Amino acid sequence: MAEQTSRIAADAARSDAVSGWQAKKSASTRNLIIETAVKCFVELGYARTTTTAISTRAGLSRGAMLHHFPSKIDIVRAAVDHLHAKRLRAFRKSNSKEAPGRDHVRHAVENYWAHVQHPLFVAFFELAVAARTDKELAAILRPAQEAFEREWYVESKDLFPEWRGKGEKFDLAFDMSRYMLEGMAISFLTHRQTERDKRVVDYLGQQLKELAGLK
Amino acid sequence: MAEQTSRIAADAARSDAVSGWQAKKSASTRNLIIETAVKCFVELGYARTTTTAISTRAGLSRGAMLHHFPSKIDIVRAAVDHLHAKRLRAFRKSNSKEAPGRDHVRHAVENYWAHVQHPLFVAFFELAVAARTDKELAAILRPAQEAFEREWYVESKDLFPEWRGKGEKFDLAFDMSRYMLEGMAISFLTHRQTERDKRVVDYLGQQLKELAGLK
DNA sequence: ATCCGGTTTCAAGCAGCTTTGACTTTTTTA
DNA sequence: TAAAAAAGTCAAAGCTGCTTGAAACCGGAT
Repeated sequence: MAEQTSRIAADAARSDAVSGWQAKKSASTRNLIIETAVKCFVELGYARTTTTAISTRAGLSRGAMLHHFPSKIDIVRAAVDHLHAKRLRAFRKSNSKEAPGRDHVRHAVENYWAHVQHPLFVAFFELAVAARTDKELAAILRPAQEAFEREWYVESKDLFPEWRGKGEKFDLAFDMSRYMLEGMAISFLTHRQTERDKRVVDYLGQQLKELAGLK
Repeated sequence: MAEQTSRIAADAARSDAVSGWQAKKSASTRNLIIETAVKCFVELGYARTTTTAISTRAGLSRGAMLHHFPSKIDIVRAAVDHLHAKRLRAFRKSNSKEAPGRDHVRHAVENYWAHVQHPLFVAFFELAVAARTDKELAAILRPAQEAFEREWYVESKDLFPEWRGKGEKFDLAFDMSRYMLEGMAISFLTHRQTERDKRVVDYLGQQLKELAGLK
């Protein structure tokens, strides 16, 4: 964990402190590799994401890529950090765009519904599934995953003053929404979406409103 | 020990049709291979399930196994059929055990909740995720998946006379339950279950009751 | 300003390993 | 003895990580 944060800091320093030389290009290439890796997770799945596939799609030779990331696991580590940061940023951005007069709850549901259909979520999901049977990956992914969920939960709570003081009800609403939307999204990864499914999202919104009203 | 139980299951299957000692033994070995493959999907994930892993765990040589299934894809095909049949059988069995006086809806929720936590579901889930980025697997899995869902939906509908005549409400209840329970189960594959999560299942039960009452 | 030593970026190839599918040989059964 | 089942052997292909080598680039000295 401490190792993770220091790595994030190092990356940030590398891309921010453009002082002087061509570290700019290096940072840019690193970024290209990481984003290509994420794309591969989405398009090929975790298992089929080989170093060869990444380097080819990034337009680099394998040797060049392995100069920036000595081994495959280093790419995965970087990709996990990248995903974590990007998901969190997307979550905060969507919250900041909140219109004052609009329905808080509905807005949050639609946001998360949009998020779980986004490639960012698909990539994270691929990693999560692979991590179930891959201890090394799990050791990398779990901290990031837990950090995201912790921050997501805390910030969501702050976002809804109307739920304050009824922690248990909030937890219920939070968990229910999460599981339902995730379940739907995952189902749609293999499956086609139908007219019926839209009613489920609507119904979830109604239920949440009702829960908010309950003392 | 695991080998013993699979042999028992194989013995049950071999009583079907075939005559002749060799054919029986062959069928038994086929069954052993299929069930071992399913176990591998659960324990190793689809990607790491190699023919070597299956044959080793089944206690056979690779050559012997490839005598029964000429190639890997043949094993996968057989495993998918096996899973499909077994899931459907489990679903019907749990329904037949229904106590006449008890709460239908509650019972169904608990049944599906138990199902999605069962290795059978994990195996199918592994395949479904892999199929997203594996066309060949998808071509095998999709028909079985769709058949299961169709039969599951139809039989569930028959199971609840009290919902008859309000198809839309039934669909809503069905979809909501499904996505929520699946979402939770999938979440728990990586995640630990907490006290909070139990309340979600309870709440789902309540909501369904309320939906049943609505005209 | 120009050239040099050292560093960084990128390319290519090699050795080792795993997996797969085909082939050959041995054992078992009818 | 002939057919089926099981075991063992083999080459090809793919992936990983390492090493070698070239090209671009920096700082500094002449």
